Amino acid sequence: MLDQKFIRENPTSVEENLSLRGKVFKISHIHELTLKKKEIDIEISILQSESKKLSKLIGQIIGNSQNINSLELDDLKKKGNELRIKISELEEKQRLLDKKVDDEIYNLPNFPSKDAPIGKDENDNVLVKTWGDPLKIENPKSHWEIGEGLNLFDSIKSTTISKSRFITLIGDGARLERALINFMIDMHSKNGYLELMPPALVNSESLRGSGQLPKFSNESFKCSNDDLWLSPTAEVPITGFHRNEIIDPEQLPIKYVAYSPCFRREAGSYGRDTKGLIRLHQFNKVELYWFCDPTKSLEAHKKITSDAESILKKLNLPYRVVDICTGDLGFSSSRTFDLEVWLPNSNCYREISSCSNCLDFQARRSSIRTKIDKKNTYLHTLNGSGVAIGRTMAAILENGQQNDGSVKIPDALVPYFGSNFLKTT
RNA sequence: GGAGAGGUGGCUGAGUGGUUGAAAGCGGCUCCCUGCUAAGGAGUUACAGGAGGUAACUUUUGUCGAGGGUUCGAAUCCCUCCCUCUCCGCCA
Repeated sequence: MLDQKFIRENPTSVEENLSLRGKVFKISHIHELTLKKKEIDIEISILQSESKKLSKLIGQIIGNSQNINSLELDDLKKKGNELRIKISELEEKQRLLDKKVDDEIYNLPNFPSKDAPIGKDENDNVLVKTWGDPLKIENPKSHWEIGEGLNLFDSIKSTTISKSRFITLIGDGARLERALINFMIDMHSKNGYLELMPPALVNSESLRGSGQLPKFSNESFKCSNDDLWLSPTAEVPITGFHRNEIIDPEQLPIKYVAYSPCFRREAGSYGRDTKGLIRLHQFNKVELYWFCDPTKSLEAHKKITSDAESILKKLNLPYRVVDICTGDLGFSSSRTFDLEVWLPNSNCYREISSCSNCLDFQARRSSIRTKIDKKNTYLHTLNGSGVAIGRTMAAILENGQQNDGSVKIPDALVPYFGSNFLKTT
């Protein structure tokens, strides 16, 4: 969420900044609303002060004098009653205004960073670096051919259980999934991250706090009987973990690693990636998250990205890093580096991690602050996949495929998985 | 799910309509005493927001689980919700 005071004072620069996202943002009406709101706030505060003094006076009169002049008292009470009515009328106005402002302001995305490349869509994203050599072989098999062939998962039966875009992992497939989760969490834990295993169901306030609501209610599954949603990413519960807190600056940065299942409706992506492990309604992810001093989030962003990269390096999976352009940035992010892993069958790099600096955008929505020079200040939040498990499995299957139909397991994973190859049994 | 009890400042805990943002104790901070430590003494100490000031600060509002209501005035009375605890039921 953007700062209301900033909107009040700099309406044109707000519009200019947001327009870098490639859409026109008109905020003049929000600007007016916030000004009006301010006026009413001040007015209410003055009347409340009067009313408070009056009540004290009445209390004093009743307490001190034996012979109460009831006429005078009634007069004061009447005056108080009038004040009360005036105040409650203004408060009603204030409530309406608040709601209007909130409706608008919660739908505004974060400002893109000045450092983010300016562009319209993903075609304008900027390559930062590549790591490893993309595997080039004759007729590489897709990971779903390999996976279904080795009986690692079954998509047809999963449709029977649920619907399309769900997967059931079987035998070594399930074991590989667990191995990947453990491997990643262990690595990040050694790197100073504290492990969390958060709830998979989150309430509306948590989704609002991290930016998924109100705008993207279509993209999450909702439980119809409760104010609970299936969490689309661990970013949501982790942000919620510190909602309404003022965190001691000595504790910063707080770094969490969390494994969680993630649930997404994937509305609007009909027909895309219908096969395999790339785009599922339910997938596993290990997430990295920082709560950090607002003056240090730029460095933190580099660090969280390289922490995510270290997983792909250890697994020896070729990848590249892409600087997301202003038009392609996520709602809450001011700057994002995507990690994209090489998939030989698709003959392209696919997103496997997204590392974002949200600055104080989520912190303001969630009211998470720290003390700077004794003043309460919103801190900065950063998140990054470290990394998506299903897509990692896809990458291992495609990059590790051998001529004999087996798949080589990356060395670093062998202690977790228990053998060097996936083979038909 | 049923029945009951409860939610007050950093903590413990008083407070059932009035000058109460809240007694007392613990803790914290400052000073005094003391060679040091312990003990003792004096004072001080909630939080959040707004406005003004470069600032020390001044001023104002809100806050006793949350939100409504009654009242000139609510921690205190009424309603709704949330949470915690105990017992019963159910359950991994």
